Amino acid sequence: MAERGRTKQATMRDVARLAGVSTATVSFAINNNPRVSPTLRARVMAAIEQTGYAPDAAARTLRRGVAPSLGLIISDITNPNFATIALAVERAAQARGYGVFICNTDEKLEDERNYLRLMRAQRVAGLLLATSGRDDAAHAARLAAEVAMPVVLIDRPMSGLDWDSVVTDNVGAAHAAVAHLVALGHRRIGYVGGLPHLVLADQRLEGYRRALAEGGIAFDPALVRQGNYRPHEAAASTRALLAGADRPSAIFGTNAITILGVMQGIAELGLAVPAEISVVGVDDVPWATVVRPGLTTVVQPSAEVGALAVEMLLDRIADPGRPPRHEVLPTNLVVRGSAAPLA
Amino acid sequence: MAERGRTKQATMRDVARLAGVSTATVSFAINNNPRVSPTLRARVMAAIEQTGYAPDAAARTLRRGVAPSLGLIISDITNPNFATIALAVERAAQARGYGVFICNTDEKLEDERNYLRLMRAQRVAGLLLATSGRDDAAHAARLAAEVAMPVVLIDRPMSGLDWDSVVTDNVGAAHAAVAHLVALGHRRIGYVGGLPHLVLADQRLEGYRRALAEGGIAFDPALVRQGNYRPHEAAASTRALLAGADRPSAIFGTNAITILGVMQGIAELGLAVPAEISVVGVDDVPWATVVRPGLTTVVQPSAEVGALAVEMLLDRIADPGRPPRHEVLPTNLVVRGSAAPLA
DNA sequence: ATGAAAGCGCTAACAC
DNA sequence: GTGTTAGCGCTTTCAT
Repeated sequence: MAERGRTKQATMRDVARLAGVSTATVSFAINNNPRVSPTLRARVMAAIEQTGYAPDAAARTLRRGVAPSLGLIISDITNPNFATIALAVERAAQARGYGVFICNTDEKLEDERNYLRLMRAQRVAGLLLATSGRDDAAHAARLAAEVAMPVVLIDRPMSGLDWDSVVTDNVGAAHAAVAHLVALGHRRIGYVGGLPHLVLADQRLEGYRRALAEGGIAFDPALVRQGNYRPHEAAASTRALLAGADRPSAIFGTNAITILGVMQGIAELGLAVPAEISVVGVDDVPWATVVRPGLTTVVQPSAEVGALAVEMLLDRIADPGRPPRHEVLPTNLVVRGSAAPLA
Repeated sequence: MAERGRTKQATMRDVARLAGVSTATVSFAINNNPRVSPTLRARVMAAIEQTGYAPDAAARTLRRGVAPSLGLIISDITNPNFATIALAVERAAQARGYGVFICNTDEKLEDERNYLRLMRAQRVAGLLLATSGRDDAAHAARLAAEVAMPVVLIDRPMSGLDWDSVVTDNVGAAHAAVAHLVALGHRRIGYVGGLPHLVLADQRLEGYRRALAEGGIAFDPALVRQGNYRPHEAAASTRALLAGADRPSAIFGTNAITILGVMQGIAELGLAVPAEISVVGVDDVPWATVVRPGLTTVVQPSAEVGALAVEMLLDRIADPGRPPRHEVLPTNLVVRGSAAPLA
């Protein structure tokens, strides 16, 4: 019974013929041009209804030079932070008539470059970009050359590029987490972070150092571990930190992936949280309330990042000359109990 | 310094002019048509390199009638099962030169319908669809009418539609989980499920009943709770199940979202797992190894579902007349300790 | 207030 | 082996 192939679509000419008007009139009617009289418009709309006509996006794109779609370039959609951003992006775009191409670079610069090319070929109206490149002049220059269209940087800032950006307050997030631990009396606080070459990493480390300094605690590089976005590696880092002689009494894990690894590492060692080790994480990890006591985390406003970024991108598309905006959204410390006063 | 607007792209005519050939030759060269000599092809390629030319997808789509892109229609990308599917889909599609439009329906049939329209307008080459509709004739008929292009059903089967499909063995998954509990001596086993109108739900309930029957245990409807895909509701169901007089000694949570709610509900009641209540879940939830003891789950091959679905969709696109394939991928019980022998 | 027609960039049938 | 050209479906200028 079911059709499995492609059904031929009605075109504007079919509609025009049926309504007894020209294709120009159909076009103007569709695009709400006031030049068509209400009577005619009604006739056109009826014909559209009857034929099941839907405008061909390709033809429209060819004519207008730009497609009704946006590109979302991230490293990995299974990262909950990116998934939440993606959901918000897609819903906001959909509401404004745009489709969203999703691109997972897996942190590979070459993949990112390929996607930029692909998005250019697709004539997408604009790009939401969480770049995997390091924050240096060379990468900035290459990006500027390769992007060549409206773009909003999301989640991961690039200091050398004066483009619109929407990021969370990374310094503030790390500061809040670590200050919380310091206030509880902790003085040796381990830091388990993600990819060290991202600005984001510098910023979170900066927040960590600042909170330590405010507590009169000397920075000890031996307590800092950074690595890739794999729980396994974060677990290994955690075990290493906790195996040392002068082991930390608390650990800060700087994102959803690393905090997962941190908790796994602690579980493997059989240590009790928070009795033997206090923990603070980042991100609204779904399982925060499943572990007992609940995981204290600094929550990023991922959905807001996505929604705001779409707004800003559409503004940029509408007016390429407007001055760039840089939005830094605040984070929120949610205290649940995985960090306790130092005994 | 940075360009914020759109840079004009080189067209095929620019390339042709520079190479001193016709646009036809450029086109044939690009599409690897053997009629262009190696020498000429090299000249064309050089010109392409020099101009930075990239084919305009819109023009190509208009001409060919179909875009180099696929639509992925799911309910919610933040569901880890869908996120993993989406990642695999996107990577597989990208490798074959296709972009992927991501569509989150939030389980709303109207949104699903709008997306079908949008995908049709975009002239996507095909669709990967996890429909939110119930498995009845009315929905099947409507889908058949609205889709009108190559499609592969993923994750959620529809019995009335003889389309290609890739799903996991839902009966087997539930059976494995519950049989595991029965083997441990449990006889009152709670069932906390998701959306009851999906075939998927029927199948998992079927697996549950079958495992009970094999253990000689009567089915008790009072032990079955189904609801939406929200952890909060699953937590409430769990508390209700455990508040009853003849409370279950074990609970089966049928997906990543509900098992999260189940664990939250248990945490709220302060019950010890598995000493006071045994638990088995579904899906490769990242936090399975964080809770102690680890969460025993039936793991779905989500990435395989996504990758295989892309393969099948491209096969379908290449040959619309081929007989439909129905793939049911096996699941895998991973025993970690959240289910223990009944004391 | 409406229609005719050019042209967006590409493909492929046809001509040489 | 290579060039010429019509036309995919739409938007929009220009003419009426």
